[in-house]
Amino acid sequence: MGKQVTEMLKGTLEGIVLAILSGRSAYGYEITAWLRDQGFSDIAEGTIYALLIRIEQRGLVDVEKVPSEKGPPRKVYSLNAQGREYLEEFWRTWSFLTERLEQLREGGK
Amino acid sequence: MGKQVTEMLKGTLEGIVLAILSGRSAYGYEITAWLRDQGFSDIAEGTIYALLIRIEQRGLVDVEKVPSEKGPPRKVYSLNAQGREYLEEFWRTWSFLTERLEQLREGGK
DNA sequence: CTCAGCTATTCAGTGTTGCTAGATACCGGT
DNA sequence: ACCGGTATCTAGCAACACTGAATAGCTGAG
Repeated sequence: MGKQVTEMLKGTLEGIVLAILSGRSAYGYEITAWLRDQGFSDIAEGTIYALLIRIEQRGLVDVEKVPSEKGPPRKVYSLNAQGREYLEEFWRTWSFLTERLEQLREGGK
Repeated sequence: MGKQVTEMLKGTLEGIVLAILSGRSAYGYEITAWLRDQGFSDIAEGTIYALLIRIEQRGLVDVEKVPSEKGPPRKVYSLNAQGREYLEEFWRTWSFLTERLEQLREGGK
């Protein structure tokens, strides 16, 4: 996809990853692969890792190092209480945005 | 509102403004006031002007200087053919994003 | 044994975007 | 003359996703 999606992902990608982690724990490589599967064809490898470090430093996730049979150890992330709170706020903000845009879409055509 | 909305607006604010202009021509001050009215309480004055200049330079809008009775002349922007095309692509990208997020929201709870 | 290929993470540098904060300018009323 | 409302512009800043490369562990082919 193009530049449009890249810019739109700013702010939402974080929510997307948190939402994924709210269902189950996961590690970077896994998340990236899943996103590509879902059609986010051009999400860069590095982007997810940087994002994970960011949300870790903000205390939204807990981390556990787990050895892998197929390569270097995995850093498995799981959403903690603060993360869940933040995710809820994310959904509220997202709802606000979608409502406004839905109105615009209908009004404009 | 907070930082969340600020980051989420990146990429979408442009689409929002284009969507507004698809309904009627408008100038910066007017657009800012309208957005504040719609609940985007903290969209900065300068942000809209910078955005308008950007989309003008990309050739998505036409501009006309119109004298005002109440102050300096207005720069009235209107969406052109290229802008409409770009707006449609924006809606497609937006739909893609909302679908993925809707899935995540349902799956996660 | 070595090398390619998959798994898995990290990092420096870049571009785009919205915000902050202030300047500039035109006009009417006090 | 001054202030407030209208209207636009600008420089500097912070956050975020992308690029491109490096590092590291494991397995199977040659």
